[in-house]
Amino acid sequence: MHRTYDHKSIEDKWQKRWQQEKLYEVHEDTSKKKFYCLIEFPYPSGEGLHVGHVRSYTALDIIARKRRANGYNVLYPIGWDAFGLPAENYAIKTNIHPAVTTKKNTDTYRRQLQSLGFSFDWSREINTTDPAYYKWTQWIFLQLFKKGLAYKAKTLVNWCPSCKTGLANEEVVDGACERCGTGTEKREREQWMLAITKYADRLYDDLDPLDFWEQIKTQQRNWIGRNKGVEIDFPIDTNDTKSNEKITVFTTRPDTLFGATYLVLAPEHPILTQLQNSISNWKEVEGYCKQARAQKDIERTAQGRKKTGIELFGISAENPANGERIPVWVADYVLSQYGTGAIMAVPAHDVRDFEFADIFNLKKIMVVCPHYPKKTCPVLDSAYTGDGHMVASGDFNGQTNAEAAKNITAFVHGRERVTYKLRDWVFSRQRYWGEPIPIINCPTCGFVPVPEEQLPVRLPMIENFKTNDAGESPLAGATDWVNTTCPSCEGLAKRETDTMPNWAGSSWYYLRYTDPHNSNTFSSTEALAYWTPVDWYNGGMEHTTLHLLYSRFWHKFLFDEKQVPTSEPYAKRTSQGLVLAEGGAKMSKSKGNVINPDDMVERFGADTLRLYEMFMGPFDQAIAWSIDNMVGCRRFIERVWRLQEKVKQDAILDEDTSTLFHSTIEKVGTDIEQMHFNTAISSLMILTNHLEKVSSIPEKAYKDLLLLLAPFAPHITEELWSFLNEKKSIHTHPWPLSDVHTALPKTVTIVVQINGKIRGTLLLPSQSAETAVREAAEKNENIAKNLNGKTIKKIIFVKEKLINFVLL
RNA sequence: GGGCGGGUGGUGAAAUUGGUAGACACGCUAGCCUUAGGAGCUAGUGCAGUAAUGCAUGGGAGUUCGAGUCUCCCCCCGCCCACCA
Repeated sequence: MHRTYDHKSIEDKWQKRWQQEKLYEVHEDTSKKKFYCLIEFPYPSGEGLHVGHVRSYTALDIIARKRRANGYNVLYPIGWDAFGLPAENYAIKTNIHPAVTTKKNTDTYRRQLQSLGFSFDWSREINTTDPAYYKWTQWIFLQLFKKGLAYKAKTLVNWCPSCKTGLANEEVVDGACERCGTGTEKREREQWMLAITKYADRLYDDLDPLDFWEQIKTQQRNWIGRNKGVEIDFPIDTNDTKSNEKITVFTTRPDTLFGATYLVLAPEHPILTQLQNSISNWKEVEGYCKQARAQKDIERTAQGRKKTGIELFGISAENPANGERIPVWVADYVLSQYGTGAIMAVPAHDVRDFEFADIFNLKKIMVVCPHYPKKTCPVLDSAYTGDGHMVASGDFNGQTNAEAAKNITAFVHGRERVTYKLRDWVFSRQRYWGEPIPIINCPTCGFVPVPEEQLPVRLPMIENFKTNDAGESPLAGATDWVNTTCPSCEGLAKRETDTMPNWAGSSWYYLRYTDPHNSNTFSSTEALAYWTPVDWYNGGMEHTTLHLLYSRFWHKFLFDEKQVPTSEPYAKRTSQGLVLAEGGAKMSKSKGNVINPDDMVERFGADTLRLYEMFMGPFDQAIAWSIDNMVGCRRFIERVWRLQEKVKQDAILDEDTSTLFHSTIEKVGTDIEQMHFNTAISSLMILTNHLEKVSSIPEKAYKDLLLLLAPFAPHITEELWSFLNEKKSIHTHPWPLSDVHTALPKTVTIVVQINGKIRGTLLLPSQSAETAVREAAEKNENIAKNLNGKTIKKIIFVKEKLINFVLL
């Protein structure tokens, strides 16, 4: 009977068998309730699988396995998000084609993932670089183009001088390129854009009913940055004549209008050139604007940077509230992309304006007074941004600032407006390793979509992967490919050489999983109707504002096009915490502190690694790696292994053990659903510790233990299961049932307190009434001693918990 | 500056509605066993104290019979965003 636990042979054996038996393949089955759980498919980097991947994938693997045991038809798919910069940068260095690198890396990842025993349906494996896949990425782009949601525009884009490519705002971190860390610049370029801002309101409002973790919703809302405010016109006076020009500002504080002592324009504001003849110091102004634009983002937004600006001589604006003439300035602290690119400055009530006014000696007027009632109010030492009552505001004096906001807006004919921080999505990349944008540039017809029957537009094989000096994609060098005929007029034309960003393929991949081999459509109506939406999606917090928002946008578009049956792609979204190196630093190749999952599987086994990653801390928290603690998980499964010697078919469970079993079944089930994996495992350890103390274990009970452990440690439980003459896999067996009554303990410990201090405990039958508990307490020696001669003022009794004697 | 998390033993951490703080695990200590191992078993392990007992959940106040949990003030750490009017 006794066999030693050899993780390597056991894990190899079962992984092969599961594959042969196609244990985890699923098909639509309308007789069963579906459950679609999804992890973010990995980018197959050269470094191989990260232990952070293992944490996320194990968590959903546990949930997938538990839901299968609950009778659900579970889809848990996997694939590769394989377009992207590292493979291309590697190609530039070594001249090895990205397709070759990608093939090699996906093979490594596949082997690694399979060695961990995840219950993926490998028959649905997808790859974003597969033409049969990106055909549909291109197809979706064409639908966006046909609806006017993909357009080409000359915009200031973030430019990385090292990667020689344009970057989305989201790829610029602290003014530097997310990938290589080089400071980015602003460049003007024709770029393909996607009009995500048209969906801003729906992306914002539709979050409410979703089962996303609250922090994820909040982050998306902040990113969309919806803000309600007012547009107000300020007429412009030139020195000579009254012109008809006006400057429109956006403000969220119309109540402070009487305190607006100057206007500020962004250096890019178009009215500057319109008014240049009236601006007497135009040369200096022009110089300032040029300088501001040339600055790198990192310089322009550096923290603690002193504000700069220049006054426009020769023109002034009129405050529409009181008719006063106020100066107009240009300063780079005003952003051209937000609001109207112009602000009314209220130094007394805005921290930035306060700072600016201090530097240039501009007037401050206090109009919202924190104390009431008052006729006047001195300017404070810093900007006052709170609420109060109006002063120095004409007819509006004495009103609360909330009332005044409405009234002043009406008085100056302000227009209510909603603004967003969200910008349209820069969708062009001057890169090779991405999906070609399926557009043909025709000198006579303009931008012509490639006819759908000609999709996919295949990425041609090239030899030089470098962006050329003009900043064009390497595809520009593939002249045979670039030169083509216009589908519309049949004249000579050129293909678009920009490619898509790697967010493209990941914006819809979860749809392809539902029907991955379909060549007529990206997925059949039936498959989509059955599987969508994704029921549970887990991934990194770092993707909350990028990938998650982009894919919600694409999905909503496809919903509007009647291509998908739901308006949201994901019903539930959760996130795992980071896995850090020992000591708490981030894992990185350069620091040499990366833990390779292969080593862990080799030394401890996949089951131990999985358990360890789930046990070591709360799932949503960052966790530092610890080899020492992994040993504890290995010991735990070895103890379960050794318990097999105690299994006797005719053994009978005593009452305590039976109670513990049922409460453990309860706890493990609910803990898994709440992602409290650490406490689920701890309760299994408690059960195991207890079983070590009983003389023999009934086979049925041991099987229940294995069933509870199976989602966490699928291999060892399958092996032990097979020892019990079970022919079918443990992973096809239903989840054990708990009996609520048996789960309730027969006796409970009651705490006895005197004046709130613990003076003893009593072991009493559960459900004992107050009188019985009091009687027992008073018989207790220590309690009696403490109560002796004292008057009881009050008794607090909490059933099943405590009795507290409050003495005078 | 804004948003969101956190702060509990030597360590990772537990703790329904306020009700035995430290479950579970690592480490450590002592003992046992041995085919000497990255093994197993038994007992112990918040701090102080021989003990009774006292003190302990970042700090301070408060509410309560009773606070890790609720309220107020303050300090510190992490992540994300940030001259967004």
